[in-house]
Amino acid sequence: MSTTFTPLPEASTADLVADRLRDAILDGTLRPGDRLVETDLAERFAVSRGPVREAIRLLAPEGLVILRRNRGAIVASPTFDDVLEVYAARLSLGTLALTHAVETRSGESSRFAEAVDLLTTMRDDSVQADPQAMLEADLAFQDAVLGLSGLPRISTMLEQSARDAASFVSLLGITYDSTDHVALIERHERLLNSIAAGDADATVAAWQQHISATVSEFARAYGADAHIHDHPLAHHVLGTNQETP
Amino acid sequence: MSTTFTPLPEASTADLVADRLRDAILDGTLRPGDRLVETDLAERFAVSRGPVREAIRLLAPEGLVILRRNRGAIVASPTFDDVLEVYAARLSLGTLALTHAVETRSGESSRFAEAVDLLTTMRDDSVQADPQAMLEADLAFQDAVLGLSGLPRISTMLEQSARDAASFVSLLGITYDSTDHVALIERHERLLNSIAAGDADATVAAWQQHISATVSEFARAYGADAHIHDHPLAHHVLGTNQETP
DNA sequence: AAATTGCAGATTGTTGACAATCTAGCCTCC
DNA sequence: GGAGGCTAGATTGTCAACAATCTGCAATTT
Repeated sequence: MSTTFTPLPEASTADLVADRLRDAILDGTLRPGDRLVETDLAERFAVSRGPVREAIRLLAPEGLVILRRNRGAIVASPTFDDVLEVYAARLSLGTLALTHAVETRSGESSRFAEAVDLLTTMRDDSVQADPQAMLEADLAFQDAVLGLSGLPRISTMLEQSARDAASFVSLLGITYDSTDHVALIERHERLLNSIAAGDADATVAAWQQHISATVSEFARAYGADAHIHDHPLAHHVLGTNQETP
Repeated sequence: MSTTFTPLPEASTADLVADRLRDAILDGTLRPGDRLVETDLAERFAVSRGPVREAIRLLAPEGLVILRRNRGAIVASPTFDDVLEVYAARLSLGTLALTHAVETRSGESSRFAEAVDLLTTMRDDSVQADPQAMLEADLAFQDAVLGLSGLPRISTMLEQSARDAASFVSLLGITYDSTDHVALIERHERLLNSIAAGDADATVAAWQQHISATVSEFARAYGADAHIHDHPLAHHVLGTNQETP
């Protein structure tokens, strides 16, 4: 395998602790409003408070926890407005990234094959049976596709927004298995095909439709379906591609 | 004054150290590639390594320093591609924010007056004589205007990109006083007026023109003027509003 | 002489202890 | 009876010492 002599992961203790905490927040072990007490966590992970403290401060800019001076950190409680904002940003930056990807013909790169592989993963029955795995595969696919742009800073922003999205799924108590997997995979296929075809307009349209469908899903699960259209941002993220019944 | 009973600043030691370091990087005291040695800095600021370490890690996600595991931190060295990427994101998200601001009639809010004040600051001769002060006033104005959207997350992203822009100015060795202050202030006035008038199209156009002019300025200072149009992103950030001679 | 190995100094990573701050409950005093 | 002050416990903020790692140079080998 070509992965044998790949650069070492080299995660610091703080990184490892941050990973554990992130997982705990994203799988619902830690719930919004829960306190993160440095002493407790240090004892549980069998490390000192230093790395734990660093890990918590690593999660703060990711939006997963809120720091309050001299009062410790709590798990964030995002609102539906946050969802709309993040997806509005995601729509906007994603359109930029995908347009750039198509224009530079990134559809021919080896990284394109990676995205195809990740989509195959999502088709796997055992993955579909596990909401957590499905969520991870979905976001990995989106990161891969958007990463085709070859724009490191914008890709980083988009990966950040993907993490935000992941946190919303669990923090807002949305179960991923309620999603229509077939429709999701179909949207992803459409995205890949239009990139491969070098059709910028179709790619952007596919992306807009994906965002729109995802936000609709959120709105339904969140129970805000009725008055979502009142929100000024809603018309941006839902666009004109709504799957009207 | 309404600012008298505003929440206290409450900056931790780490925050204060981070502020000093940020200033040092932005005013050129620390140059790209310079090492940030925890021991040295701790001694200079007369604190222990803990807060210094935390401060350095605070600057990393801001893009000002690069962390290398077990090898300390160095001041970042952004490339011209970074400039284009950041401004492409800024164009994209700013358009979103401003559209939203106009649609929700934020032009009538008290925060609008704040932006007007900041523009007045920029007209001050003593400010214009100080490149550092001028840069700060410019970015404060832009943050204020974009903050009119009332979208906290997107505003945060835009403030981040403004800090990126500020770091480019100094890290790339661009002197802010070479800018045509009159043209800059005029662009800002156009932006404010179109927001006040509630004209979304004019606002977006003014923003695009501002980004385009700024990037052109960067390109000129950076000496990449000749082949900038070859870059696939350039056509996005420069748009069709170029001030052609 | 070129390449490799081993060492010494410098620097980061981690730890446990101490100081400062906050929270909540009780008490006092009007 | 309620407002304000006080105290105890818990928790975060800071520090200095120790351990692990890296860098550059010199010694060694071929």
